[in-house]
Amino acid sequence: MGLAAKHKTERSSLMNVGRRVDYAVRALSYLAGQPAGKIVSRVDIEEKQGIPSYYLSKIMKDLVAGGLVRSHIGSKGGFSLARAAHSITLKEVYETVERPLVLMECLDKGDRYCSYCGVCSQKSVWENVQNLVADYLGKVSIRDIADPQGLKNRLISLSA
Amino acid sequence: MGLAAKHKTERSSLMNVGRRVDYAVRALSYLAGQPAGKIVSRVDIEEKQGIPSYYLSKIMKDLVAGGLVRSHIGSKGGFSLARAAHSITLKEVYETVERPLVLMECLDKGDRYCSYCGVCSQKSVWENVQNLVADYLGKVSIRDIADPQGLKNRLISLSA
DNA sequence: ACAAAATAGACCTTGGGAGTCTATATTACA
DNA sequence: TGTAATATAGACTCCCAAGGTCTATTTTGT
Repeated sequence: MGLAAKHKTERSSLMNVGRRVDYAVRALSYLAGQPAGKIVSRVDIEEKQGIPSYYLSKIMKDLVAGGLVRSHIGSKGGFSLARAAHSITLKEVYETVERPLVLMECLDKGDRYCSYCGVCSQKSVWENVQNLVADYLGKVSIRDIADPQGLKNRLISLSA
Repeated sequence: MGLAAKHKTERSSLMNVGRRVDYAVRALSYLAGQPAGKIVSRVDIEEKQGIPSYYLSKIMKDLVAGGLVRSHIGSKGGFSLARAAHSITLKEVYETVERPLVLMECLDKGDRYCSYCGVCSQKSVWENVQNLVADYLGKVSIRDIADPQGLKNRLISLSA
């Protein structure tokens, strides 16, 4: 057990957006708020955005692999957006960091998943919900929620 | 280990609607398809709707407690809708059988859950998504997806 | 050379989702 | 009156994904 501040883990449940997405969005909003080309380290993001230390390493890896973020190894290294902030949608972030946005397995796998798929009366309902969500998230970009200062600083400014 | 057919359990994940809801909807659609006042046993529903045996006991308990379903104990007992099918919405079903429809804890608990709530730039996004979903599910009723025959029979008729 | 980074991946913990089964109370009906 | 068929209540298991922590290695700027 090291020195890092332990984070109380609150479990998420069905039909919930998980922490990975939350943290990914926080990281990206922070990057989106920086001057173009500015490189920010993982530790910096974690501190400014109140993310448990180390946790971002896994998330940033996904974001890099997904082409949303560029990484810079070595001293003075860190991360920067790989694309214009307005072109990165929350749907993309979600799917990069979590998985395809699917509300029920059957919507994805059809009757390979559930044999009643063809006669299911509720399938279209969840399909519609899924489309609503996907469409909306596809229209919100990281630029829309850019956060130059980071949550911590903004909280401080607020109480001043 | 008894004689009951074991069900392969597929795990559900974040932003997924769980089995409880699926099964609850199946049960209710079946009840909604019956002649008014008809009483149907748990076992019958499970069989007709392809639900793992016994599993409905827990779900029906919730539906009864929530006032969506009336139960009838004893021989020839079973379940029937407690209200008109058109008045039972999927939102209600979801919340009766699972929990309040909340996409992120902070939307419910505010800064008791996350201290950055007041300065969070993404909060409103999830709030909007949540409202979209809730509004839509609040407009779909069990009558809309009533299933008099049950999935199993409909599958059979189809292949005939 | 040295320090500061990302990268990769191991590792732990926990609780909830899913499923199964049993003991008890209740009721219809022969 | 007795018996079978029910719901009710709740115990119990299994398992894994979500969340979190840490370390060894590689890369690079100064």
